[in-house]
Amino acid sequence: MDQQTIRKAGLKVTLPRMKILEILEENSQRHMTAEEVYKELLLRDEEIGLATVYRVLTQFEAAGLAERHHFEGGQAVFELNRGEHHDHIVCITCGKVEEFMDETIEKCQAKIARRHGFRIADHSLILYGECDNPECPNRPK
Amino acid sequence: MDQQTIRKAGLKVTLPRMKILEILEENSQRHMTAEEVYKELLLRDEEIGLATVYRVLTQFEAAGLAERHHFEGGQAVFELNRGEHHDHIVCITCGKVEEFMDETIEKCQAKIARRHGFRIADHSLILYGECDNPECPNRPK
DNA sequence: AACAGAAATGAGAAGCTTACGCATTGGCGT
DNA sequence: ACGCCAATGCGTAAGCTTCTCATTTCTGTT
Repeated sequence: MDQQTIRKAGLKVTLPRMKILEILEENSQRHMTAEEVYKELLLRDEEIGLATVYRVLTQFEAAGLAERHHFEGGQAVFELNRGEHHDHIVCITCGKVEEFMDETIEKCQAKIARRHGFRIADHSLILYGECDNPECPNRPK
Repeated sequence: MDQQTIRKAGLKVTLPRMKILEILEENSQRHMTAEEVYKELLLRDEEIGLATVYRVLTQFEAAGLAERHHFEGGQAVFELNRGEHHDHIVCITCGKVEEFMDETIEKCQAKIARRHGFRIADHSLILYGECDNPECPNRPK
C-alpha cells in the first residue's frame, strides 16, 4: 500500500499526500508540473490547495520519493523516483520526454568531478532536440 | 570593435547593447545574472533599465552571442559565447562554477539521440557537488 | 547634415511560478 | 476516545522575467 511509502519517508499519512502520490504513480510515464497535479486533483473533486501541492511535492523531493527537473520553460516538473537513475531527452517541438541511462557518461562525469576536486552530489543532463514522431509539430503547448 | 559583433548579430548598435556586451566581456570568467549586469551598469552611471537588460540578454542569446544557463536557484545566468562548447560543474556550497568539455560524453550524447530518433539541437549538462576550496563553505549566498 | 520611419528604450506594472503566515483541521500515539 | 502537534487551506507575498506604451535613438536616405 502507498501508506507505507509515505510513512517510510518520515511523513504523516494524510489524504493530500496519498492523493498526490497516487496521481504521480498513475502518470509515472509522464512528468507533471505542480499545476497539472493540482488540476488533476480538481477533476477528482479533491479539496486540496495549490500551496499544499507545492508543499507536498517539495517534501517528496526532500524525502527522495520524487525528483524535480528544470526543463526549459520555467515550470519545474516532477516524477516519482523509481530507484533507477536516468537522464532525459526532450523534444523542443512537442515536449515529449524520454529517459535514458548511459554507463559511459556516468563514469566520465565521475572522472571529471575528481579531476576538478569536486565531490559530486548530483547532476542534470538534458538533451534537447526534435523527435521523429510524424505528428510531432502539431501538438500545442 | 564591439560594434561589429552586434551588427553581425543583426542587431542595431545601441548604447545599452554596447555597454552590456562590454560588461559581459569584462566578466567572461564569471557567469552573471541579469540583475548583476544591471547593478554593474548602475555603478557606471548608465541609465539603463532592468527591462532592457533582460531584453538585450535574450536577444544576445537568440543571436548566439550569449548562453543562458539555469543552474539551481531560480535565477538564470548568462555568459558570452566564446565559440567553444563546454559544460559546467557547480559547487552547491559556495556557488563556484567551473567549465569542462569531454569528447567522450559528447559522442555518447549523439549516439543516444540517434538511438531515440531525435535530431539533437542542444544539451545541458551540469554536475553539482562540493568543491575542495578550503574556505568554500564560508561564502554566503 | 538633417529627416523620416522603424526599432529600441525606460518605467512601471503585470504575469507566472513558488513560498509563506496563520487560523483551522486532521493524523496518531496514549 | 482524547489531545498534541504537524499538516492543510486560503489568501497573500515574494522573486524573476516579460509586457505595455509613450518617448528616445539608430540607420539609410535625401
